[in-house]
Amino acid sequence: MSDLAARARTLREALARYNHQYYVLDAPTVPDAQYDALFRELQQLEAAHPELLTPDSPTLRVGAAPRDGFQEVTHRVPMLSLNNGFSEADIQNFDRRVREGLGLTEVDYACEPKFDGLAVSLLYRNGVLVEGSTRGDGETGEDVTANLRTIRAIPLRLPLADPPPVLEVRGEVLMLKQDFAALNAAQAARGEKAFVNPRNAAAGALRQLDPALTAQRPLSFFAYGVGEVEGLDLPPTHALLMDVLARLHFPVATERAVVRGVAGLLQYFERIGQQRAGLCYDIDGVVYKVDAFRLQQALGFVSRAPRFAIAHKFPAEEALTEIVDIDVQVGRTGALTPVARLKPVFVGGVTVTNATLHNEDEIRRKDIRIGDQVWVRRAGDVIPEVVAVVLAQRPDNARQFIMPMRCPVCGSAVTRTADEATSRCSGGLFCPAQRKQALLHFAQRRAMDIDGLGEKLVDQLVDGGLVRAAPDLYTLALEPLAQLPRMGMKSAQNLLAAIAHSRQTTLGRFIFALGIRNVGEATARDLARHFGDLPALLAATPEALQAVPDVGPVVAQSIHDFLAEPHNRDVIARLLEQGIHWPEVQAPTVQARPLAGLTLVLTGTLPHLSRSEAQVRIENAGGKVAGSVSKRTHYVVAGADAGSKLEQARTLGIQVLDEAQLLSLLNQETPSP
DNA sequence: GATCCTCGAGTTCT
DNA sequence: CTCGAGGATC
Repeated sequence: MSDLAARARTLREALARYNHQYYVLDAPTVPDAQYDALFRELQQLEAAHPELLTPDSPTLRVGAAPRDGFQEVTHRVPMLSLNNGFSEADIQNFDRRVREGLGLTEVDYACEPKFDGLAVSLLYRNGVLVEGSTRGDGETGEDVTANLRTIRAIPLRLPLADPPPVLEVRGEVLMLKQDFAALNAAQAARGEKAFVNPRNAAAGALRQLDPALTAQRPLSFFAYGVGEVEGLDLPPTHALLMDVLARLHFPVATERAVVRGVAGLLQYFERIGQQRAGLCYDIDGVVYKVDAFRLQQALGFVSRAPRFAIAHKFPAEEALTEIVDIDVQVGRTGALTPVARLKPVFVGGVTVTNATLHNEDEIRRKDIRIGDQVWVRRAGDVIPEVVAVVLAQRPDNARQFIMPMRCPVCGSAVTRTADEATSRCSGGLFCPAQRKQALLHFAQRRAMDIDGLGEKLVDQLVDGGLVRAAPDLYTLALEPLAQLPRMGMKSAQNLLAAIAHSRQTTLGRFIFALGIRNVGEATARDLARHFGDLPALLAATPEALQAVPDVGPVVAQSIHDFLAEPHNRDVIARLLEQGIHWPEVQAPTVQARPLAGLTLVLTGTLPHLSRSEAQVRIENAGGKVAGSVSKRTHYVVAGADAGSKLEQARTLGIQVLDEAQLLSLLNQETPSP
């Protein structure tokens, strides 16, 4: 190694050390000026000798070159969400389910504050931070590595002589209250707009395309767990894992604790609630996790959330405001939804002006009238909700809401069946509102994924008579499009490119995009998998449809009715004429589906297949992958370090397979008994 | 017939 | 995110 390389390395190590002392331990050991001098020396060295620049260099913290957009990142271990509890009863139920699931009388829980920030994943390969991503939908997020590198509290290199090949650390990016206040003061001094709350400020900073801008925002990070790990023995409990992360120089919440039983949980909640206002960051509750990883594994998951953890949320903030009016919105299926127009009110970190009232019955039940003073909160801290009316303050001229007899958009009759709470516009696709919603549904990301075709544009296209139904999108010409208001040549070209791009799709997305009542993303995929191609679906009788998993009489009838409608047939035919296509789905013959009707449970780490690969293969073979072992499980597939699921399989006398046996099962020609 | 779980649909704001 | 309904299971 040359002298220069050695010097660069010394500088990097010293800066990393000072950084950790300053930003994580809050105990600087050198004056700022000295830090700055070392930093500049390293910057100059790297500028003169670019080959000395490493991915863990602190100079990257001031921001790399701006980018065009963010790459997608697939999380190899999904980033799950937590179930929420609001009441003592919720927490008691949680504890009861945990105890029953484990067969224990008392359980130890690791508790920590629930940060109100953004979940991110940090991937360290051989001890160096190589990739950082947002949580996204839990399966895939965005690559924000350059932005995360600017956060001083995040180590760029693990302080280990012999780092593990892979360590994925998960945690929350947030802005400390004091930093937020200072940032807003600075914004105000410059005459710029203030941020609404620390969470939004942090979210905005993380999504900057120019990392140099992110670097100017004072972001912090706290770790709360790990994802993928290779070559590192994890301690047996969550609390000990947090200690390990702290030793690796990650900031972790100091308010964490291990408590016993539900009484301990409730005491902890009480204590943190009292400390809340004095904490240096915003929190929206606390998180409880079963402390022992062995027990966590035994409990497993229900759909997208772990059974071994719960978020105990503080009650949502409520605010008083006035119902100025009640409007009616028309949805894709013609559902008429009353929406309260509110006098703008700041609640739960944002200004709320609208709140859904769901349906007539709901309005009657809460006795909401136009002109009333009402309490408003953000349900689950997101969607505004009218909680209650202040009857004592009802003005004399308060008006009751009456569901219109005719659709406010198209004038068709409004109907309501006895068994449904919703009123519907009977206009069908004659109603512009329904046509617009159908188009938005068609274009949405999980359907045909036409980028840029949003509400405003759909309004213009439909109102301007350019588009009546989805097939018209594919015959749009550039000139008339470019003449729309607020639409230039460039945007028009982009839109046409996005539309053209959507021609290549999958059968499942296409079926979902059609907008058949009661057929969402999952059912559309099931239909695609079951029938394999479109003609088979078009020809299916209601009985044949019910053979598809999760399709019963109601859904089957919806599909049949939709496909029997000549207009819908015409739309499908025209879309195909416009060149919409998809790769052929594997023929769903009995031979190709050796696991049809079987339920398997995966446990432990398989030698070659990842868990998700194994799942995809099993599902492609017609099998189901369940989260926990029951007497309905046909096989348990066990790999290395298999946990209690394996034990349970043995107790219940369920056949256990290894990876090789699974593969031979997948390859066999006929269904297994 | 009761209960659990999953999916669909509608919704807000930035 | 939440609600409600449809489907599956016990």
